Amino acid sequence: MSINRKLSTQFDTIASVLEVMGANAFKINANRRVARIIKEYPTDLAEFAGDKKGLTSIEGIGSGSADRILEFIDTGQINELTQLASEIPEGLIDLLEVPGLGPKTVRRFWQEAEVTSLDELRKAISDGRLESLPRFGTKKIENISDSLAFMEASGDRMRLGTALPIAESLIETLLQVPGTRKIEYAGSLRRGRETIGDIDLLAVSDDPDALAEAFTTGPDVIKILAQGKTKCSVRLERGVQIDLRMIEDSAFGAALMYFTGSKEHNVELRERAIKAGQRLNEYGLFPDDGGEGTPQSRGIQPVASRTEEDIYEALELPWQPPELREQRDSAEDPPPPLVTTDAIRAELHAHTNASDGVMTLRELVEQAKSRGYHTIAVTDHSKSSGQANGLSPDRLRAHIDAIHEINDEIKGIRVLAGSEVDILADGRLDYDDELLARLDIVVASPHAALTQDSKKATSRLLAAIEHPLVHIIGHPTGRIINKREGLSPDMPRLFESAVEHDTVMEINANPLRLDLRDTHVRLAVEMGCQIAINTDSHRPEDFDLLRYGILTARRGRLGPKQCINAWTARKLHSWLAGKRS
DNA sequence: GCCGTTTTCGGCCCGACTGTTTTCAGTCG
Repeated sequence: MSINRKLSTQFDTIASVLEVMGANAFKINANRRVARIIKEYPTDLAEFAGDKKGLTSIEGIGSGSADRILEFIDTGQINELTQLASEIPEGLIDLLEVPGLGPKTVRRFWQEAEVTSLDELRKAISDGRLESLPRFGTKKIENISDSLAFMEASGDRMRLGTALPIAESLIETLLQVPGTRKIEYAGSLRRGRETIGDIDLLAVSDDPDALAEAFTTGPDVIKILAQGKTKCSVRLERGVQIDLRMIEDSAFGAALMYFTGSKEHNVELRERAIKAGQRLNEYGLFPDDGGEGTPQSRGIQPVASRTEEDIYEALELPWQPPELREQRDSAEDPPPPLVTTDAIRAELHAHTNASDGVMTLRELVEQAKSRGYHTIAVTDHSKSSGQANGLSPDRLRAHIDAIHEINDEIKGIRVLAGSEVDILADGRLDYDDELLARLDIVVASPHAALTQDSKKATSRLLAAIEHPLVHIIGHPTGRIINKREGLSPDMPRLFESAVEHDTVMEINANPLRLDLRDTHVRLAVEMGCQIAINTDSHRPEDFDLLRYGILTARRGRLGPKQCINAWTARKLHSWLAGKRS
């Protein structure tokens, strides 16, 4: 396994410690940058052992960082970090994770209120210790308290985008174990929820003992929580819990259904079975003979058990896609047609290295073309997103020319000149109308002022939706899962206005965002709003994030007709142009 | 800490927002 992730964390921690200690901001930034470069570096940095020159040839990594990377490759640690870490209490770094708490505040908490951990912070809030600090009013303390509650509420579930690759990689490894016939993931992961509590795997194997052995002795396992004949449970690094259940192939469908849930969906199905004089459990759907004990233990043959489809059919119900097996969905409703990754033919929100992407314009277009798309929109950041190297009006004009040129040059795909233009706090857009009118597509997104109240957020977003030159509202709430709540506008009002003004709402497929979220999508779909599913790609591999957006869309019952990325080129281009006439 | 070259030091993004203040400090992107 690559050392990049661990190494990246080390540099991030160095930056955090320096931050709390009040070091030079540029030095802190440089360390953060190195951390990011390492995290995103495509190959294992361990390959640079002894090659300082190679390391420093990477932009952003200088002599000092190269030395520390080499030290880490050699010894597995960075001495400077060990030294730095001894200067401050360990728990302070956690405090930096609290939204709204920065290094200055954390330092003051430490030195003036003896707060050195999240627990201490909670105590300090309740015993009023913080109120005696200058410049700390009730509002501020209340905000911190809310942030803490938010962290606690969402902190122990991992994001879909973390869980799914872990599950897939583990399945791939375990399928190599001799005797293993199949493994699938179930649970909330299969339902595509935005966060996952633990990962459930179901396996069929001719040699369950060997599979269990391989599972519990995997390289990332830090604790075995359970190890039995049919179920093993382990904890991996980073607090991930994984359950492996070994079952008979003949009962695979029943087990998959049972462990996919949701609990509410299972209850509904079981009640239905009872009414029909049957019993449903994880081993199958059985005729209920009124006898004691489980039907399978008494040798009763199931009516259905091998596949999910068999069981739904036996219950006289339509098969339900896992994404729709939530409390708010009825098992009796035939599922609507749902959008699929294969249906997506256009990416309408992507960045190049003109702003904060890593792809050149050409690389972006080629990447989109290789995915079989008929359209790619180039939507770099606007000027107010200074952090993201947003384009000044002059740079945007030149960028538009470059995009038109490449559109003429590269055949087989339409390249749209666009912008991801900031929706400023008061609802104004970041470029004037004359410039916006020159663009083929305008994605308007909120990036700053993401804590403003609901009323302001609503009028802010309404202003963008109603703007005649805006096509799509990008990541409408600006939330970051487990990290930032984002805006809470009046969604029904937004969707109503979006329908009226023919403006499209985005599902940002980045698993950190998934914004709109599933519940919003469902509402938007019901209200007749058109939806875009965009990856917001900054790197070539970001195009693969599409599947998270698709899962979210499907949970919101979005079909291909209402998803503009699934439209034909003719229909899409005609709609885009229509907003300009 | 990194970079660039008008090169071995000086510059590195900075405006918007919030909560607190009464002119500003801290956080965020």
